[in-house]
Amino acid sequence: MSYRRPDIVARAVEVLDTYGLADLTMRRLGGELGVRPSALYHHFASKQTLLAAVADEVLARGRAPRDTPRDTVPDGSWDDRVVAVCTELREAMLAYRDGAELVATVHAFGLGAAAPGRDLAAALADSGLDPALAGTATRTLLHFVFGHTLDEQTHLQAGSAGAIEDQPRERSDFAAGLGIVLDGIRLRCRVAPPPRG
Amino acid sequence: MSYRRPDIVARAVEVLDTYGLADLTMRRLGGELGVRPSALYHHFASKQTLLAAVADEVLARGRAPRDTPRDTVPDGSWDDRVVAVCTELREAMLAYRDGAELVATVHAFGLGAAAPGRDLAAALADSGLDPALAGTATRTLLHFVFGHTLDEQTHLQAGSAGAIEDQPRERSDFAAGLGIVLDGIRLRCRVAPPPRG
DNA sequence: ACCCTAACCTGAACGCCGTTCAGCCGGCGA
DNA sequence: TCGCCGGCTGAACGGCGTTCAGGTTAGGGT
Repeated sequence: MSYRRPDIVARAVEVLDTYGLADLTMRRLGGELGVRPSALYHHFASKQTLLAAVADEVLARGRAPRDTPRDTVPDGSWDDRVVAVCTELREAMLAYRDGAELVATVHAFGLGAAAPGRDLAAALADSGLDPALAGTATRTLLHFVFGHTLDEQTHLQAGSAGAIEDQPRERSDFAAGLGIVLDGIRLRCRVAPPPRG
Repeated sequence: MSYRRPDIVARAVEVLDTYGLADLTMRRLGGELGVRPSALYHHFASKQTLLAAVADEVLARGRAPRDTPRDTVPDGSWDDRVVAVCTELREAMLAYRDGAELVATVHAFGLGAAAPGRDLAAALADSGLDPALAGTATRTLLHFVFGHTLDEQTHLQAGSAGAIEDQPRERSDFAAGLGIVLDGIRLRCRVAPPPRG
C-alpha cells in the first residue's frame, strides 16, 4: 500500500507554483500525475481537504530547521520569538505563487494551517499577558500577517506580470506594521514596559 | 435609458443575504430578475465588477448618516474617528450574510471597497504620524478589521447553522484587538502620548 | 407618421469545474 | 490458488462564467 498522498501533495505544490491557485484544479493535477481526476478522491475526501494538506506542506517547507526537535520552545525573549514566527510565516507563504491566498483561505476555513497560531500562542504565554487577552493578541497578529502578506504577494505578482503601475511599496513595511501591533501588545503586559517608555 | 444597474445590484444584495456568496451566481441572479444570465453582461463587464458594485453598496448602506454631507471631515479626535470608521466598517460587513468575505475579497482584488481605506487615511493624517508610516498604519488597521470580522462572521454563521461546537468568542474581542493596534499607532505619534504612559 | 438609435435582452453554445459511482485490474498475503 | 483490497477507469451529472449573433422594445428627432 504505497502512500500516494505525499506524491499528490508534492505535485500539487508544483502545480500551484507554476500555474497559480486558480489553475490548481483536480483535472489539471490528475493530468500532471497521469491519472483521472476521480482517482484523487481515493486519497482526499474533497478538494478543500487536499488544499489544506497543500497549505500545511507549504508551511512545513518554510519552517526554519529546529536544531533539537525535542526542544519545542525556542530560546529568546517572547517578543523576539513572535517576530521570528511571523517572519517565518510570511516567508513561507511568499515562497510559492499564491501561497498567501492558499494558506489564509485554508486557515479561515479551519481545515489546516493551524501551526502558526499555536506557535504564536506559545510565545505569548511567556509574555505576562492576561490570558484572556492572549487569544485576542494571537488572532490580531495572525490577521496582520495574513492580510499584509496577501496584499504584498498580490502586488508583487501583479508587478511581475504586465501591470507595473503600482509603486513598489517599501520593503520594510512588514516590520513596521508588525512593530505597531507588537507595541500594542507590549503595553498590555504586566512586566515588560513599552520600549524607551 | 432606464438604468437597470441599481436594480441588479439591489437584487444581488438580496440574493447574497438569502443564499450566501457561493450561491450568488450569474444564473441565479438572472433567474431572480426574470432574465437570462447573459443579459447581466450588458451592465457589468464580468462577475468580479458586479461583486465590486455589490460590495460598495453594502458599505454604502452601512455608512452612518453624515449630518452635513458638505462636512467630509467629522469632528472628534483622530483616534476616535479611527474607532468610528473601523466599527462602522465591521458592522456594515456583518449586516449581510458573507458580507465580510465579499468586501475583503473585493478589496484584495482592488476593484472596489476603497472608501474605508480613504477614511482611515484621512483620520490618520491629523494624528501627527510620520506620513511614511501613515500608509502602513492604514493598511494594518484594514487588515485587522477584515481579518477579525471575517473570522467573526464565519464563526457566527457556523454557530447559527448546526455546528455549535465553538465557544461563542467574547463580544468585546473586536474592541480589544483594535485597542492593541491603535496603541501601537499612538506610540508613533509625535504629539499624543500613550494613554496613562 | 416615420425611422433610427440605443439599450436591453434571448438562445445557444463553449469549455471548464467538483463530484459520484459502478466496476476493472493487479499484486500480495493466506 | 484464491480472495482481498487499494488504486484506478470511464462515464456521467449538474453546475459554472462567458461569448456572440441576432431579436425586441421604447423614445426622440424630423
